[in-house]
Amino acid sequence: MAGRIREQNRALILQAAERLFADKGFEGTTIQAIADLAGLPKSNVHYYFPTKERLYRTILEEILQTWLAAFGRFGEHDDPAEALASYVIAKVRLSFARPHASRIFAREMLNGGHLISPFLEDELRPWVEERAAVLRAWTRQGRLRPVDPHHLLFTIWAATQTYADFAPQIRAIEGGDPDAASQAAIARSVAEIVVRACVAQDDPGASTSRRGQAASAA
Amino acid sequence: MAGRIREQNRALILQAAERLFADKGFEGTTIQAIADLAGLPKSNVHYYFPTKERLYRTILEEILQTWLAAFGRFGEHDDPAEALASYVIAKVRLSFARPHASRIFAREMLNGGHLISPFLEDELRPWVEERAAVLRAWTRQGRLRPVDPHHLLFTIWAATQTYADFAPQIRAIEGGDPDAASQAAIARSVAEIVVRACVAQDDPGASTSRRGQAASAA
DNA sequence: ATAGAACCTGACCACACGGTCAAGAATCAT
DNA sequence: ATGATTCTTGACCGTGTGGTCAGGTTCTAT
Repeated sequence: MAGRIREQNRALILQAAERLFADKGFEGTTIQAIADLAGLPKSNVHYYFPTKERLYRTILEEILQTWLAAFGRFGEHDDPAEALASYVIAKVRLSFARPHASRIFAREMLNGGHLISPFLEDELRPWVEERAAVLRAWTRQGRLRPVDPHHLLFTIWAATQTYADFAPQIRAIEGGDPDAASQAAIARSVAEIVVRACVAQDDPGASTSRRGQAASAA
Repeated sequence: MAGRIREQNRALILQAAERLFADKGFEGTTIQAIADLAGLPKSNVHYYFPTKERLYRTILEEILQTWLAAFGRFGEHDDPAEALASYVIAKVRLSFARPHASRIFAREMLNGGHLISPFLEDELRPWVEERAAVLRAWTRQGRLRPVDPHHLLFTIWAATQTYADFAPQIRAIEGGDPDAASQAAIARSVAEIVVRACVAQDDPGASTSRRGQAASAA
């Protein structure tokens, strides 16, 4: 059973640290607090992660991997409405499923993005260029309204992540945290806004009835 | 000329502190760093602002006032497309004009919103309810598609603030910081997305013209 | 059973931080 | 001019932090 204790304690620490880093940021989080939340003495945290920075970077790496996996890879021959809607819905789901991860990512951006700029350059940017090409192709085919692809993607990212990053704002307006049903409704609602914003009304290649399910919201 | 030195040094400190709080957060910013950036000795900072928290709160108060002023107050009898477009454009402008303020606000949200929850409850929420009523009225009049007003507003806020809060992401994708012309284009582009998303097309059922619906930018 | 590896942890350290203070310099009111 | 007020600042302090370490305990392979 080599490494079982190791794995378990590492997981415990990572879990506690992710939450605290998300809640209070890197500087606002103390090793002591992580240790307390994980139910371990402080020295034990240092046994598994020699420095606070190493611990933080470990968490950040994992988050970037998750982000990348959720990007989705819609192509030129997909149906625009369907592809965009499912992308938006996947992103909203991720926001609700891993709010801590989203907020750590957001903090990294606010801090200037120095730690993630390799990720942005090497992973995100190529992905964006590929997707932008798809969007432009759709527009050429008359299936998408002429919209700046970059700004559309920025808007989608922003609109979906806001439910994790700005949760207190949502809570104050909606009067509480959304339950599972509300989360699904939110996903549909945002997807609908995006689709309506840019998918051509008389899309020649797609069945318009498929969009009909994204109906009104309460 | 009583208080001239006072006002000048206070302004110097506030300016330096706003930038550092935006860049590194409350915990990540030291009084020493603020003093250095302001060109004053540390003790002098404490002379004008007894504690770090007081300094921070002073800055936060001002930011909330600015936010509130920029909210805009469109009403039931305004033109939906024009009202929404000009609101979006004003918000994008504010993001570019005061990126530090936007990021401090964003950090406050990420931190759980404890310091601003009175603002959210007493100022933001009533504003949202009024605006939601206007949006619903527009929908009843057939001038707006049926869209959840809350989610529409969340999307607008998120889409506009992302240009300040996630600047490194924009920089990585666009290949640099947007100049004045790009900023205007961004404002128009986002406004267009929003307007298209929710403003009713002239005649439902008839073939819609795919072009020429660009929002009127101020 | 036993050697060795992996794991645990209380005590400790250097240091940077927010904040204090008292003594001096500049400014102001009269 | 002069006393009062405001402003300036270097030296200092208590505290909390990230990180170290040595000595101990538990596990594992043979």
